[in-house]
Amino acid sequence: MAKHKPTSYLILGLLAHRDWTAYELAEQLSIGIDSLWSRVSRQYYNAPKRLVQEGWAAARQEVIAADKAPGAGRRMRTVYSITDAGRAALRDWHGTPTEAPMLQFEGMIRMMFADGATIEQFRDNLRSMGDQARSSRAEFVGYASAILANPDTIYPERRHLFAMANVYCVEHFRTIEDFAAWALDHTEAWTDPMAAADLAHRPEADDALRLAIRNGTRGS
Amino acid sequence: MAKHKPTSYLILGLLAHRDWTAYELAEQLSIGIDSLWSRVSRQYYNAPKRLVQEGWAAARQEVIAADKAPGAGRRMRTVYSITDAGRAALRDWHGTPTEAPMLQFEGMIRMMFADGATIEQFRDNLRSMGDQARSSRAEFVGYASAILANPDTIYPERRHLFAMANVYCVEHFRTIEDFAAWALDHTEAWTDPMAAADLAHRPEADDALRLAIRNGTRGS
DNA sequence: CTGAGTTTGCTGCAACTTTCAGCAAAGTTG
DNA sequence: CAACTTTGCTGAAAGTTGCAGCAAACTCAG
Repeated sequence: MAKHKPTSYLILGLLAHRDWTAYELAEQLSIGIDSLWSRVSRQYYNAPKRLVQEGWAAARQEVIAADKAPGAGRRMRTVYSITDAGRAALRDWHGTPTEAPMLQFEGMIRMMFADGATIEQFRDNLRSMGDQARSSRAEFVGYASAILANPDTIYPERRHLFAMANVYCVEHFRTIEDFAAWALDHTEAWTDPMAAADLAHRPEADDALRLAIRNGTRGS
Repeated sequence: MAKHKPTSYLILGLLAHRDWTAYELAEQLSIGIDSLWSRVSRQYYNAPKRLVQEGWAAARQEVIAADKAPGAGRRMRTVYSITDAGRAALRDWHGTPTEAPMLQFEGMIRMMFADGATIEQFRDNLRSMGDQARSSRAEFVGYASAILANPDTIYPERRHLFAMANVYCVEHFRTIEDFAAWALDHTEAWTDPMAAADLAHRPEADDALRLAIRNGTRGS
């Protein structure tokens, strides 16, 4: 059995609070948390099975809760619960070194390898970068308002921690928006992403580098 | 053959400029670009093979360049070059919709699921978040200085684009540093990440939520 | 000038993850 | 009560990761 990844601990973290069905786990993990640790939903069914193999969780088959059941003989579903070994694993995890955050930013790759793109495509890419970020930011503001308005949200005892993560997510998307706006402005005069032979000496390149150095050393 | 991912186009983007050996590709992709599109080095050997299968690149075996060779009979290596189909694929890519950026931030997950962590572990996590970000930021400032100082860096014709990506990377890591500093400060009075029964109504939770909303709606 | 370590340039393989189609039971709606 | 939607998953193929390992070339001390 290979070393466990954060997905495992994320699920253990949820199970530490209460039992969940596989479907509920898949649902929970694909909203909100998915901005900080995203996996496709298929994985949310694979991962708990590995926890069971490892002895960190137990699975049982159950019919849907009787209080919610209008008829008899409801279909079965899998319910997971954490074991003592699972709780120990979760504690151990907090003692191990953390991986550095990893970003996968296709838009930025497109920008860097804009050979063969038209200037319209180049600008569209920057615009859609900004738009995506704006709507993600709005989503997190929405979560924050909802949690603030209703103190008894789904994980009341983790509210203070989720609130902090929310602060980061808002800033993260804000940074992307600001970059996209700056980049559109900065490249306003360009007629082609790679046009002139002397592009290497475009003043904008040096301006950007100086900005990076200035911002990067500000306050340190 | 499944839909190609950015890794393929990233390699095509490099090949559009000149031929590369598999080893050189692996080297290039693992420095700098790796902050925006990270894959393990093994993948840098798998991916070009798929490009060849697809007809987007051609592979040939070559001995090391004669001008660099002190002796005869040097070992073979694989050299990739782009095909016309590859150039067309690269152009097509710029016309397709871009995926939203994806972040995988283990440190933030640890923060959210801090049940079972001690307050020291909780703070260490925030501190190492900040430290990692600080050193990554310094690395990008170093790149920027190097490119600024030496105008004939490895891709002179893409200098203006790399400079812009550098601006973003610096801001990204800065955002993480700022968050870590804020979070350490914000949680200064805590004695346990989950201690009191009334944590749900900790004033800090509401403060953070209001901050998220204020920051998230600022300027919009 | 030799042999011991280092760098170059990869490959093999097992485990994990993604992609995508699909299916059957329960619930909902016209 | 038939048709559609939602719930609650599974199968299978392909892509990715992580790690070990290997052989040719190079480099440097003795």
